[in-house]
Amino acid sequence: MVGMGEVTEQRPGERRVHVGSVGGAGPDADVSTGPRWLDADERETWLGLLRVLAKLPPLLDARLERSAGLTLFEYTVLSMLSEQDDRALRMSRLATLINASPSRLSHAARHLETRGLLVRAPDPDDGRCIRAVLTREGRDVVAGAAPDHVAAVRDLVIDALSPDQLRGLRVANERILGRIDPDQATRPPWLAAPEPSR
Amino acid sequence: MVGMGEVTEQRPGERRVHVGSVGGAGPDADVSTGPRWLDADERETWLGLLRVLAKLPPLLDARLERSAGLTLFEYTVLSMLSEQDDRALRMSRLATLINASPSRLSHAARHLETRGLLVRAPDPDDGRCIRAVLTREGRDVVAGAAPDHVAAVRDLVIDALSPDQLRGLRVANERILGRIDPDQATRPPWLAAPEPSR
DNA sequence: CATATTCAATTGAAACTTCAACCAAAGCGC
DNA sequence: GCGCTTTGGTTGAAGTTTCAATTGAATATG
Repeated sequence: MVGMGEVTEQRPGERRVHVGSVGGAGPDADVSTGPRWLDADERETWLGLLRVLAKLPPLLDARLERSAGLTLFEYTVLSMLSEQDDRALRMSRLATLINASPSRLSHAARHLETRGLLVRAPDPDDGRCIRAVLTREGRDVVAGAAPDHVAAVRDLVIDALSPDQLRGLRVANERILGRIDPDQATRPPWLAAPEPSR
Repeated sequence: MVGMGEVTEQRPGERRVHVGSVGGAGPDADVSTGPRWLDADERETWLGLLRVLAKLPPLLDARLERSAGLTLFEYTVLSMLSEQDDRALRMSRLATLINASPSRLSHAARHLETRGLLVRAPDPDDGRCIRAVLTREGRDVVAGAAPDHVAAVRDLVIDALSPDQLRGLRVANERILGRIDPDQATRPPWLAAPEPSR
């Protein structure tokens, strides 16, 4: 899908352009401004990534919702809190850690708060900040959800790959992240990996 | 994020569970029913994939919207149509090709139709089906959007990887897809790859 | 032939996400 | 202290996506 564009040989009289499809601008492509289209391998790689992007999250979402009544996003919130020593995080920090917009997190937090899974309290150190704190119920819920979720991740991703393939995936993703998120703000410092990329 | 769960050694009196956090399940983990938690490498791999999943589509979306006034999803629809010899596809086929629900495609098609980028007509061969057909304007729009989009994909993904890394990503995604989408329904037959996986 | 089932596609409502506007507390210059 | 800007967070509205229900056509069944 998402044709990476190619131009099929554009014979003199034919004028077939096939936009999304393969061909670029014909034999005279990218003389100066022409973009470099994707070749067949690159295209397949890209389409594969798109397919994973499209299919994986909904699957995990559905499984979580069924087994624990939680969205993948909600689970992520609770899980991230549960990993903190004091089971609390400032909203802004939490948002960056889980790649969420402040707004999205705020809405979700309100929802989770009404369900009693977390509470929000002003931060004593900085009146602007608000600390989200996991409640006991929240801890129990995420603890109950975790095994099944981990099993799903293992089932769909980790165990599908050999150690080499796993490494390949990790390296590729790290390289990509270097492009799309150069400062790696989302990367929690408490796991600053030894730079295995490149 | 999304703690993969681990149980920190649960000493008799302490009862600290640390659901999402890293730690392995302590020495006594998964004796029988216990799930196999992710080790540090697996966890980093998984979190990396999640970060890519969270960041890449919005970036491409934003760039496309700015440069061409199209959503990534809309672009995908138009692009897929443009790759067909007759610039047309049945709605249901189109939906599976681009990993969309029929409903989502239907809403988007209505939108695109009002903008004059495609038209829908009943399929002569099967009265139940409807063919979406790219208009000339639609072709022009997607043709105009393609170069910049391809450049973005190249910039953020393809060119970030060495040939080996590219191959690694492709293989990993294909293996994962084998799990999450066993019958590969989304894979267009006109590109049945020679099974490079495994 | 009548009826039932399945399939293609649409529709409207509910849920979610994004976006822009907003408020309050901090920090800064004076 | 008094303005001004920045930062943290919330809110409501607008736009998307999903979900369940519906329509109509084709196919199967009696």
